[in-house]
Amino acid sequence: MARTSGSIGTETAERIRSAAEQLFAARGFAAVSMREIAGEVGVQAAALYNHFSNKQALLESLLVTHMEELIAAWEAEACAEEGPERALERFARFHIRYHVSRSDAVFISYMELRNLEPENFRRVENLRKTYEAFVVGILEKGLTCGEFTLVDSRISAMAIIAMLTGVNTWYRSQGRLSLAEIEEIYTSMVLRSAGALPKEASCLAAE
Amino acid sequence: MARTSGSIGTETAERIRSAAEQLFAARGFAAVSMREIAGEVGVQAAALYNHFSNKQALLESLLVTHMEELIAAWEAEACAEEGPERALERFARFHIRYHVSRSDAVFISYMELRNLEPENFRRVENLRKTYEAFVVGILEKGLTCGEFTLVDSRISAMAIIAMLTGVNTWYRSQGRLSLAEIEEIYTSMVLRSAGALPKEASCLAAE
DNA sequence: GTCTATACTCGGATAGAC
DNA sequence: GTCTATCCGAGTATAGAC
Repeated sequence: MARTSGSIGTETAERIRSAAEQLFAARGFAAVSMREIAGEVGVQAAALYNHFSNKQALLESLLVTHMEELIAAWEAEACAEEGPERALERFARFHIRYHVSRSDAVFISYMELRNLEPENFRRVENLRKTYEAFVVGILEKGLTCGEFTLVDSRISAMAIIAMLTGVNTWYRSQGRLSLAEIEEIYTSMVLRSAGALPKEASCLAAE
Repeated sequence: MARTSGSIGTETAERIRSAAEQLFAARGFAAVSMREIAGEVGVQAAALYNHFSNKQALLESLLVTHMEELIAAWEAEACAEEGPERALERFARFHIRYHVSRSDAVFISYMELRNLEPENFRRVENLRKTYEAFVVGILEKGLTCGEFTLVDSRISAMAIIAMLTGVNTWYRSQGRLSLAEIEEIYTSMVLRSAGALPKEASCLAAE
């Protein structure tokens, strides 16, 4: 996804990004050295600088790309004609599935925000707000047409996203419950928290 | 609160803990140096080692004490005779208020878990499980007596805690809404997500 | 585009005087 | 209990050969 800050090789750059993503997620940006990343890729530390101008640019690349891909993925999945309740259900399922499948990138995006230099931080924050606005939009539509009962759509959007993202902190694929079951539980909790009619849980069985 | 790992002075130790808490919260455990902490306290770096055996022990002290105090605070606030719905409401309000008031410690407790050595990690994890068990207990009581509608009390407990803790990521005391208003919104969302009867929102106006 | 070699800075932690 | 001085390892990043 470009953003390689002055370089050419896309092949090696991708391997660097992938190694950095894993290492940053496991031990944190500050605790991981360029030497370590290079070692994982199989090159010398100096070679990384052919692909990313410095460690900060590497982090920025990971966070920006993650947010751009997340937004693009939802835009591809969203369905404009859908009613708010179905839309919120679709979002909840999407968010859980996407976040669980990209847990390293998600983790970094929450944990390493503070290690971004101001300009990079603003860029990522704007992308995050774009994503949050999707939920706000759904909730407001639901408020207008009376399907939801909410005091404040922005607060509720944050609350719902926090709840859904929380799955990542404990989900393990070997766990007690399948992802489908977890999706089901969270979807019903999200819909109820938004004040959607509980009886509408019938349509949950659709997907 | 003890845990000073071989030292005496409680006065200086507390100032070290306080400085470390602020710095770790602002920039992360790995990115903060012992010299920096010492500078904030107004002593030389070597003096820190009279109070904490090393940097790891300092982090452990912060996380363990935070969890112990959190648990003690809830135990002091919980009310055994209360019904599940009122208990869940009380918990939601408590959790938000406590977490907002101790945001640095809360932030560190989530962000720096991975920087704990295995034994310290286990100790903190056990305390965290103890806290989560409070919510599981409330939910199960509510399930038994039919006040709540849930598929899985453990998952729902995690979801509720994640939602509530999320307040810390965006709350600012100068913000658009007062803490009381935020508390109100979250309480109603939590109760609804647990399947409590929406009409019972009447009792929310009590506090 | 990658290598080796290195400049330069800063980290945690300890020794021993006071 | 705090200080000064210091050890030693590790960090990012660059220079220049190939």
